[in-house]
Amino acid sequence: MLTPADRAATIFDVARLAGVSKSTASRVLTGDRRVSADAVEQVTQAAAQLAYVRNPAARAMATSNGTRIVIGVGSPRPTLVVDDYLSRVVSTAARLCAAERIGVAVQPLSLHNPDAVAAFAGDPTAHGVILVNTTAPILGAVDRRLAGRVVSIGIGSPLVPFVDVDNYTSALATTRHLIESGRRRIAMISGPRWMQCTARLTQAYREVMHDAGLQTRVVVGDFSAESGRLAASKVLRRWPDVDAIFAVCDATAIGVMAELRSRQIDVPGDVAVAGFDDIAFAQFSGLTTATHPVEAIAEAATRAVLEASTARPPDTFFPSQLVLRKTA
Amino acid sequence: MLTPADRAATIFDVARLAGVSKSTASRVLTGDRRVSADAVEQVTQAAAQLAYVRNPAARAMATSNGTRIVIGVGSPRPTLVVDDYLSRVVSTAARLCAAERIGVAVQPLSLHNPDAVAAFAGDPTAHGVILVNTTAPILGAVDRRLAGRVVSIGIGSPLVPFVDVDNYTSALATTRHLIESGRRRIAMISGPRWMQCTARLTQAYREVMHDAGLQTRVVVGDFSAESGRLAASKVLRRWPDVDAIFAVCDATAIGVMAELRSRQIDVPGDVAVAGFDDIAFAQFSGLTTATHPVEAIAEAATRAVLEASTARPPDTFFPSQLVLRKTA
DNA sequence: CTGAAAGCGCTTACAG
DNA sequence: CTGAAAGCGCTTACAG
Repeated sequence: MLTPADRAATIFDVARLAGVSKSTASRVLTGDRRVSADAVEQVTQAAAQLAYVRNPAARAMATSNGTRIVIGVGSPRPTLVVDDYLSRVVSTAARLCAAERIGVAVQPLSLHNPDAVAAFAGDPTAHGVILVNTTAPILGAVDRRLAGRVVSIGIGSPLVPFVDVDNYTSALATTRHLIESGRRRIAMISGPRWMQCTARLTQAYREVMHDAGLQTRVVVGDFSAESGRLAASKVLRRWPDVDAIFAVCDATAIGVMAELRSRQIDVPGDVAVAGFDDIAFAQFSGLTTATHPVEAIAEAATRAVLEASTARPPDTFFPSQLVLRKTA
Repeated sequence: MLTPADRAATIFDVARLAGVSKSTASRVLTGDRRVSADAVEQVTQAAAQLAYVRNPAARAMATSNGTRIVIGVGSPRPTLVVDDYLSRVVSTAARLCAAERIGVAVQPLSLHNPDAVAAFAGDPTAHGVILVNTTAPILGAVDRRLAGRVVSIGIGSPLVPFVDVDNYTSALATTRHLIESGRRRIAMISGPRWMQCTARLTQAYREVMHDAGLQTRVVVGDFSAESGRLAASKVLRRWPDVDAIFAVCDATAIGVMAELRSRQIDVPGDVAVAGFDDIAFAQFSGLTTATHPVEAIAEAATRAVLEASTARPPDTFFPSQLVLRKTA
């Protein structure tokens, strides 16, 4: 037994077993190329034999580069509301970080006071940053020392690469589908105005409607089911002849359906309903929607930050597929 | 300016401003009582003035006590399935850890090979451990060096305190409610056999049924909506005269309702349906269920681990309230 | 009650 | 290409 069973192997154990110095072992382990092939061989083998895993706290100390990935969440209120979407992002990141012995923390980011973002840069405990629901002011406050270890789920900037779902295309497809299936008085329930994707989705809807010579009708929601109920009431009051409602989020669409049901309005007979996200319950509600590969997106963002390469990773849009079910 | 704006204050900065040594500053900051009232005063003020936050990586190095809270999840398969429930636990923990600059990681724990649990103890990068969906073998493998910084959501052990929802009581209440509202041929869809809460819930159901002189009918599910569909089919095949189905999870109950609907069986006219969890969509499905304060439970578990007191925190059951809606 | 010093496990200029 | 040494920011016996 080279190391006591109750103590994890350190780089010193690896170096000794490999017959090299700590420095050389470290170089091999960090991927430094100024090492002999022989050293690489020995150290790699020793590390495997001892099931060596780097201690990220020690590494953080040496590099002034922390042990946490901070998920900074743009939020209009100071207290963070963790919704289903964010939960999926966070737990995907936490799952991927486990192997690296790195942790994940979640922090709200005020939309109007981007100081908190600036602070990330000087925070020696942050290994990297994933921005969610971000805005231009927040992006503008990102310190350039964060370059290579910051990524955004949503909009990016010259400094911050992004990964997102291509919901612009799916919004085009959904709106077209509604028109092609005979709907003409189609309302959209959008997300909050401050969210960057709201403009993009509303834009897609407007384009298709204008091309078809149809009138646009937009009501603002907040992605919650409750806001779907409210928005549906508002739509019915303003445009009683509405024959389709496109909500940019399944939860909202489910609220819409609950409201329509309570008024004995038949779906899709009287009013068609479409959502976005394809959450588990969309299937059980027969909801027509479009896919949102949240886990894949979160995984891409996490890997980009974990790898922290100096080369800027490419901006990526994940495709979203229209899923036709019963409601539209 | 005592510290450059671009560098976070260290304990050295605090000590200097307070006019004491690093040692004394550290003692004040760690709550060591062998310090003068004067020192406490000075250091506390200096720390506040500099907005000092401890660097957990450095602390981890010094104490051999990590920077991550590991959420160990009992799992029959090696790849971890992160469901909604687990996501809520993880993101609650990640939110609470942010202030302490600590991160959260998620790791699957094999039910049959508890070595991974034992490894936690020797892992100098784990600040503490939260066990989820745990089993007796896993609990048995918890090293005593983890005492005071391990907690279980679910069953506990002499070494591991627990926090859980009192679903035994709510299962009694749900079953009684079904009987009181005239149902007699009540089936239960339970969770997987290996889950500790399954026995507890089945037990509650059996007790009430026996007391009422009624026959019990149990089918095993896995908490998913899909398993609800399957289980409903099975129930209808084995007991075509069933007049109520109690699923121990809302997602499963929603699957049950989808299956009943597809067979034109009226809910609650022909068959009453009850769930458990009170998830957001339960409300929009009119589902009768019982509350499950997941965030409160996760918060209690996280705080217990974060505080890492040597005194064992009390075992806690959070109450679950019956919520009567339309389906039962 | 207090401070100087050692040490936690790494990385990385520096000198060879 | 390699090793000895310094240093990252803390905590904690140790000696006073």
